[in-house]
Amino acid sequence: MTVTLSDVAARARVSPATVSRVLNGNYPVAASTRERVLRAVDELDYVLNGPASSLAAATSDLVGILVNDIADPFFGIMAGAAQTEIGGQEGTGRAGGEKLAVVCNTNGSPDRELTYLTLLQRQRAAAVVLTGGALEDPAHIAAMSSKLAKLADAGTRVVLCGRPPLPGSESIVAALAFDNRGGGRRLTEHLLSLGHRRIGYVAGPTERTTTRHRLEGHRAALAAAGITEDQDRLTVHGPYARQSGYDATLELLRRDPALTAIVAANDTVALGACAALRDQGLRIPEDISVAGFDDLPFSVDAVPALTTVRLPLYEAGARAGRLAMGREAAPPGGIATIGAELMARESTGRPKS
Amino acid sequence: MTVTLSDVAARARVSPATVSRVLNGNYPVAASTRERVLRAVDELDYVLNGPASSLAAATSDLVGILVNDIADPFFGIMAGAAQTEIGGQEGTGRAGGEKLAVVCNTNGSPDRELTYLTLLQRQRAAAVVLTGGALEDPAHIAAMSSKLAKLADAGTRVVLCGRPPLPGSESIVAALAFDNRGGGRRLTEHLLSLGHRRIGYVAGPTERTTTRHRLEGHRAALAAAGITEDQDRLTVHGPYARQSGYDATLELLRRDPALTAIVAANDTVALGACAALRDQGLRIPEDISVAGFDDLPFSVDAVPALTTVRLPLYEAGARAGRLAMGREAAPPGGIATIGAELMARESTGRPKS
DNA sequence: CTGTTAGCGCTTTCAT
DNA sequence: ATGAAAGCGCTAACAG
Repeated sequence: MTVTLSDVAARARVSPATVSRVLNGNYPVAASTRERVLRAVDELDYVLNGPASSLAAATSDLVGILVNDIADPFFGIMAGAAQTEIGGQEGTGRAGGEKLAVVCNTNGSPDRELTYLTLLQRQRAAAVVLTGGALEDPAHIAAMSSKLAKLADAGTRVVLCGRPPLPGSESIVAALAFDNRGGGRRLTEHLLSLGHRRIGYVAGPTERTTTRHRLEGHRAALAAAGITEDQDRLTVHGPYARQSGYDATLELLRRDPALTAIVAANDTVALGACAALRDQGLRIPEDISVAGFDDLPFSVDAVPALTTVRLPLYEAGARAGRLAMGREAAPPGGIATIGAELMARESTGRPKS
Repeated sequence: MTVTLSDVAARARVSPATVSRVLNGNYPVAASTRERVLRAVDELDYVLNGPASSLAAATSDLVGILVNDIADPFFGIMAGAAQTEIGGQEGTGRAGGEKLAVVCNTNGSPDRELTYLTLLQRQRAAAVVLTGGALEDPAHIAAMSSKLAKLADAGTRVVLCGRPPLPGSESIVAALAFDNRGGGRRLTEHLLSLGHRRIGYVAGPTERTTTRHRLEGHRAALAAAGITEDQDRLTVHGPYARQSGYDATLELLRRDPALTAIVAANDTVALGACAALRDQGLRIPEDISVAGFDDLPFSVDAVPALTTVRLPLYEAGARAGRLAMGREAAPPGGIATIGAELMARESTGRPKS
């Protein structure tokens, strides 16, 4: 029933090998022959059998992009950029040589992360891009390292985007890490320079690299200003979600009603924090300042516009895509740190004297 | 170098056929044998060769989910729900029988939509879920219909989510369509009941079903209230993006400075509209009302909270996932319309007398 | 530049 | 309940 390569070959009066060659375009073929083959392909409406060719060639054109939360633009922007860079090349309707860039949503679950990796390994994926912060649980780190090593051994190119390199895993192509620590530090320095001294911190989930680095930057800035006591009491952890920002803010206010500023783990959490403060009748920034992280598109439209730290998500995703395709040289040592820029806007101001 | 099925068979002292049977769990195998095989699999750290098994079995465990814009939570929420429903089943680390649910970002490009479909067809995908509004260009509709018919013929289950059924394509499993027309109508009725008569409309891109249906609902409500003139002048089209909302709002104000309300194609566009109005020194809703569509998570946190139309994105995505897996019966006629609920909040109010 | 010939690793009748 | 054997449709040497 279904058309195969030899059907095309028969119709074009050539051998199957020749058809394969024109389809893969990786071998010299006479123009007239190629012409004839292409015509036969169109006439027969032939579609290559992916599994068969992957089996024979021992590689596939699948590229996986793993994200922690596909409903979060933080990941959507990176994944979209990577996908455009990987799959958005030409425009031939016939789809030749195209990579199939796909995104897989782990939902922040370490198990699903591993499962997806196995599934991609099973498909003999050409490359894998891991985005976003990693879990710091030792057992999971070990499992990931070994899994990534196996993928690399099997010829899959592994790229990390927005995630620090794993210890021991030297098999990866490259790691693009965001300067979360530096960004966090500059953000809190901004608050300190405005005169704030009692700052609440709504942190992300524990055991995540992103969470830890941002918090470390925050604490470093405080320590440099001689503020060290009570910091654990002024920190509340929670998921990277709006509701978490709302609840944590209420809790922080309960712990210290004299807070003059709240720093959130990311912009989404900051929005929840703002909502909680408004519900408490507090004005931003007159009564209390708020800051986020990431500079997602909606942050500039928040009221008041959110002070935050900009991460070049699109650029990072695109670069990760090129690295995955081997279309760009890996940075020295395989590791690049991507800068984070402070965006001071209206949600932060001087504390009430 | 790489471990194959027969390596496992040898180690477990059974035939390759038996190993295949325990791995696929679709055939009776003695408990003790299965035990032995599984142990060998673990000891050898064996990973099934996907292409090989897909070739032999003529089906793969790949399920594709197509979205127009992966950075937009509208799609992220639906895709995430579908993916969870499809791939998030068990938790066995060994990954048996698991489907690989992946999302593909078309970027709103009809060409890429078709290309992705071809790529999935090539992989012999088990199912395909198409989300979001469709392009209404006749040539593209024809190409899509024929492509989907071919996919269905090849055994791929096709499900539409948030998109009306294509004419002629009866091969699909099911279509879940949002009641964009009804939602649009109720939203404008709400504005009319508040007393608005001069309403600007920032529409989505032309030739998209979503755009057309929402606009039709809007116009229907106006017509029912006897307001018919000038409507084309009070409508501006643009992409589903924040910037488009900003620019279109300025343009509408230019065309009719006496506007008392602006309805946006979706929440993201509405946010852009709000920004433009604020920049013009207009207060919302005292000077002018604004409404969106979709009720994305950030809409309730906007200031003022956005009046909009809620679409049950998560539920729809999850249902599409179940339909794609054949785990839920298709609705009668293969088509289900999903309700849209008006969420009246603070961004709309009575017009200035 | 093109044809021939072996497999790639798995699933699946068909036997037993 | 298990084994033997025949492909699935394609690519990749190797010849020519």
